[in-house]
Amino acid sequence: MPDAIPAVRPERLGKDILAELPAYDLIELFFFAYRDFVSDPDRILGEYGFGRAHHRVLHFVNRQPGLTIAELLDILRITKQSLNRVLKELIEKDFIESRTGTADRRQRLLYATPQGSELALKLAKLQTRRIMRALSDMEPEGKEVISRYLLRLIDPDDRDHVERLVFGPEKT
Amino acid sequence: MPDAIPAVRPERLGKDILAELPAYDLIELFFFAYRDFVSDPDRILGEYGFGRAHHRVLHFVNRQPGLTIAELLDILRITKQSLNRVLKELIEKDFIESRTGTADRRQRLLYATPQGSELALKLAKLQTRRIMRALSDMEPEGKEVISRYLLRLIDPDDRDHVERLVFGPEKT
DNA sequence: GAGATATGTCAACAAGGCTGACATAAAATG
DNA sequence: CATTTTATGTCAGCCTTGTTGACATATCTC
Repeated sequence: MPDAIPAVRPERLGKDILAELPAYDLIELFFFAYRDFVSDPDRILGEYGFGRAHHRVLHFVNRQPGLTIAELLDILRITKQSLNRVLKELIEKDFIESRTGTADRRQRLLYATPQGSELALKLAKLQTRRIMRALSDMEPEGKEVISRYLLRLIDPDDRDHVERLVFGPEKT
Repeated sequence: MPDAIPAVRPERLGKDILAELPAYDLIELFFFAYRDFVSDPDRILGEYGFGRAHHRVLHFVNRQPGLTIAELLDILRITKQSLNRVLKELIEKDFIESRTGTADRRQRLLYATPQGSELALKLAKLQTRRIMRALSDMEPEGKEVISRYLLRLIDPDDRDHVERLVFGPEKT
């Protein structure tokens, strides 16, 4: 089988040249795509008196029931004061519940309430629609290529952390 | 040649099911990837007393010499008041030059100064490094897959506009 | 019991969005 | 040519979401 012969990877040859020419196309496409991607939930969030910061918090809490404050801070990379402002509102409006930790009673374990879970799902589906629409008409391996690429855009130090977070702990 | 037989596209079969399950993986990877992607230039921008808003303005002006205010507003999707705040600073610090239009003297045509062009290039190269690093070790058609996907994430109404903007007017 | 850790909170500030109102110059139009 | 429309600028104030610094409390660890 010809597959046994390793293919020559062209990126080794052109790397230096390519590194000098800015990848304007991808830079700009990434900007426009993200702009539209995050704008979808805005209208709905507005109805609840929430903003994008609330969305991010609700999303990750819903995805990881029992998330602690420290873990959430690590994901969002904001200060605890910034987090607390939006988190407080989400708790007051009964979208997130904060329980005292059992093993470590200093910790606060965060859970989405039924109402919070519902909103999180609604917003996720909205974004999923755009994601899947863009994926349709692509090769079957398209999704795998995209997610591998996005993962490799992340800082190498964080990559493992994000991978566990997104795909689950897998083999522990 | 077997290629003449059109392949059955699996997305037609699974579409309804997939549409119901949120694509949490891509949603989250997109969030983390963009977070790191825009953070690269931050340190350099800080040295000049600029922020991300300045970066976006400088980038597009540098890419499209002679860009008008209206076109820039259309790209950035912000109000003219917001734009003017950062644009004024970029002009005062001599990174962007504003010339009165020739055909239409009401317009302001924006140009990056040599200093502005240099900064824009520096920032673009920084982001290009990340983009290309993530692209290395990928299939040769990887870049094409990515850019096609990002383009399809954009609102359909804007897609042609963005395409012209990113890849040039092509056949006019 | 002492120190470290997880969280909460107050106060002030900055960046970068927004709205509304109004001004000016130049083009377009009847 | 008078009127209206368009492109831009500007003032004033507000909101969201980020920041720093300081300090408080409860709980865990040693």
